[in-house]
Amino acid sequence: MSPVDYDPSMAVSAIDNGAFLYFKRPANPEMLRYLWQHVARETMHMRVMRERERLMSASYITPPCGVGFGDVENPNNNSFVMDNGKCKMNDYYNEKYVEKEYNFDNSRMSQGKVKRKMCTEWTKELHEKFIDAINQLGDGSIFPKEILEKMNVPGLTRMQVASHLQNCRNENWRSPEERKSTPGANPKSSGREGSSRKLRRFGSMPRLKKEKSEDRAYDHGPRSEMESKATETGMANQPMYNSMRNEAFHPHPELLH
DNA sequence: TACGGAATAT
DNA sequence: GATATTCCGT
Repeated sequence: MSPVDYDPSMAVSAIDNGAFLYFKRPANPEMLRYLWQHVARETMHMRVMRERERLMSASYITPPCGVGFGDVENPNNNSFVMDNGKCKMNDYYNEKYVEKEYNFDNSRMSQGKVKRKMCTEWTKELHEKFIDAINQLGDGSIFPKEILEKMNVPGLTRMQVASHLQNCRNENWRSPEERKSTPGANPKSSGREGSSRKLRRFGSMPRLKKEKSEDRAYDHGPRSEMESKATETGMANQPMYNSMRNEAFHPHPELLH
């Protein structure tokens, strides 16, 4: 605000509309010190609130500030400690707007906002845990819930395991180290299996939805009578069915990272 | 209702 | 591109 257009009524109006401070230029040092104190205090407050939210969300993901992770409720549960966990700033601060929770008074504070869960980074160590779990499970139990239980990682969710399992089955996952060394490489097109039919790893349930004809890389051709029957009777949901149906059900060491 | 998996969103 | 979320099936 320059000395010429300084207007007391405008100052009142500005404060009413949420301004923290209204002052005449040039600003004196006292005023500036006051301003900076306010900024510092607000910043600290925001940090505290964010940290509180982070703990409330019971996620074990390490925030950008680099605090380690552990089981909040059981500090001694250090069965697995992610030493390299991190997430992107965008993810940490990302907020998703939820329309149905939009509130009547239209103020910013009351708009329903839901945080998208912070991204888990599947480090080599975490992935090893995942693979270990799968190897322990063996016949008939390679499902996200079982894997999650075997992994015993505080804060990790079944959804996250399911998502990772999906990527691993489709060979869409590379460790962060690998990604770093060959940033452009496509995990799907990396040599080994060549033109031969790919094996699906860790078993799979029969595909239930109609699929496009060109996208049958993992399929075993048209659904057999056995498969249709299995789906009808619910047998398809029984883990054992997978080993009957899928030759790649047992994870082969060669297929593992 | 809880879960799995594919598809889709972020 | 990696991961979370949604959708739809059992």
